[in-house]
Parts: sequence; structure tokens; C-alpha cells
Amino acid sequence: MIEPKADVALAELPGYLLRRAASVMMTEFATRLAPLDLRISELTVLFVAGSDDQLTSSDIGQVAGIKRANMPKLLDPLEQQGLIRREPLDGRRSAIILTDKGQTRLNEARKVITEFEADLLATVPARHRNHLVPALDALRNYGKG
Amino acid sequence: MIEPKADVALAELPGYLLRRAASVMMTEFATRLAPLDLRISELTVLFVAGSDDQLTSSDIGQVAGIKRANMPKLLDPLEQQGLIRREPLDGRRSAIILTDKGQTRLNEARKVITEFEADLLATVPARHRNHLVPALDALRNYGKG
DNA sequence: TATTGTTATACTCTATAACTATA
DNA sequence: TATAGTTATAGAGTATAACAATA
Repeated sequence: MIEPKADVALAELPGYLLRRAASVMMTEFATRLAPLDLRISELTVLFVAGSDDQLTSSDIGQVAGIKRANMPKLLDPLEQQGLIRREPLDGRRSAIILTDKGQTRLNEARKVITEFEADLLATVPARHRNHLVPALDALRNYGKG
Repeated sequence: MIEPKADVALAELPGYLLRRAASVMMTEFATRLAPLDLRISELTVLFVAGSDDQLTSSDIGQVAGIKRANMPKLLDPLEQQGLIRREPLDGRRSAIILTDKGQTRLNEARKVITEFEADLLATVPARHRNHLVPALDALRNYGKG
């Protein structure tokens, strides 16, 4: 086992810790999501699409922080699986609508989310727990202030 | 501008916020690092290597959370740039040692790190600030408990 | 027999540029 | 003329499997 002063130094850098924590979290979450045949980014799209049946691809991307050029690669497999459908709003835009199958899948995913988020929060010592969401929320808007 | 309830819901999920915050942070940090011709993962390697001149490739990977199979792709460009050198310890292992040029580059990077981390922390409201590092530190060890 | 370094490969997420067709 | 959707492409990080050389 290695016990270098370097790790101590790295462990003091919020940016480094943020990166590592996110990496660990995503690996675990992706594993839990795998049985539902959903990747994290696909679930994000499904999640947002499920909140409003009038959202276009660009709308969803804007909400989820996904560039619209990356949306087709997420939407196409979801459509092929029959989880969403594209409903034309005019000759150019389409609403992304969850099918019944998509709703069911999202409901299943919500269970995974709920349990995972609870486990995640439980990992944080109680005295720091309530500070996590507001701190991350501030960081996520870094540079948009 | 879109103001959906979906964003509210997403914004309540610590896992989602963690992912977004890390993504925003890494984009900004990578931008600040670009003038030094270093990627984030390369700097991490340089940072760890600079803390101990007896560390092997595997050691550095272990400390930095990088699989050893991914180390050559990081070390080779650093060696080609003359920032590190491989010094054989035995017929199999090599110590990863910073060259003078590597030390200089790391020192330059440390300035960027210091300023960036300060800016990052300043983004977090004061009442939550001191909770960020311990919370992230706990999350980073998620699943290793 | 186990470990180190390496190669090959693939997947996920993210990014930019440019095209098309429509508004 | 500007916008929505798309295509193509690339980069960065991370993962597994397997191999040769060495411990």
C-alpha cells in the first residue's frame, strides 16, 4: 500500500476531489442502471422528457446540459427501444414524448435513482450532508454568474 | 429560455449535481491548463510524480485513481516533452522522475491550480464552503468503506 | 506464480464544424 | 436570416483482456 504525501496534497484540492467523487459516483450509478439497459445520459434525457411532453430535442439538451449535436445519438437508441417517440410540432421541430414503455422504464429507473441518491447522501457525514446540494448547485453554475 | 419543472427535479438530485458540477469544473480547469500544454490527467500524473521520485507507473496510477493500463498513454507524451524520465529500478519497474523542465512546468501549473481552486471555492456560498472538501472526500471513498 | 509495463480495444461523455430544411 | 435537427469527427477519461518480461 502506498502512503505518499502526494495523496494528502491531492486530497486537499476541491477540484480534484470533485472530479474523483463524480467519477466514483458515475461508475456506481452506471452499474446500477445497467440492468435497465440505460446509460446515465440516456436516463437524464428520459427524465427530462418525462417532465413535459412539449419539449424539443434542443429544449431537453438545454435543460440537461447536453449540446444539441449530441442529442440524436441519445434519442435514436431510445426511440429504437420504443421508449420515446418524436412528434412533429412543425416542419422543423419535434416534441420528444415518452411512450408507455418509456414511462414504465422511467418509473423503474426512478426507484434506482431514489435508492442510489439515498445511499450517496448516507455516505456523507451527517454534519456536512445538508451543505452538499447547495454547494454543488453553486459550483454547477460556475462561470454563469 | 426554458423554465421546466424537470430542472427543479434534477437540481434536487445530489448525484446529478455532482456530475454537472464536475463537468463544468473540468471544462474550466482544462481551459486554464491548455496554455501549459497539459491535460488534467497529465497534470495529475505530474503532480503525484513530483511528490516522490521513487514512484512507479503503477504507484502513480494507484494514488491518482488511474488504471495502470492507461498510464503509458499519459506518460509517453510527458516523456516526449521532456517533463519526466523513466529510471529503471530493476528489470521490470521504473521510477517516474520529473526532469528540471518537468519541475518548472509543475511549478507553473501549481500557480494555475492555486488560483483555480480559490476561484472554485469562492463560488460556493461561505456557509457551505468548509463542508465541501469533507463531503467530497467521503463521496470519493464511496464503495470502499 | 504473481507482478509490471504495455498494447489493443472499446465505451461514455463532451466538443466543434458544417450541412439541410424549415421558420 | 436565424433556428432545429442532424451528421461527422475528435478529444478526454475510463474500462477490460491479454501479452511479454521479470520478480
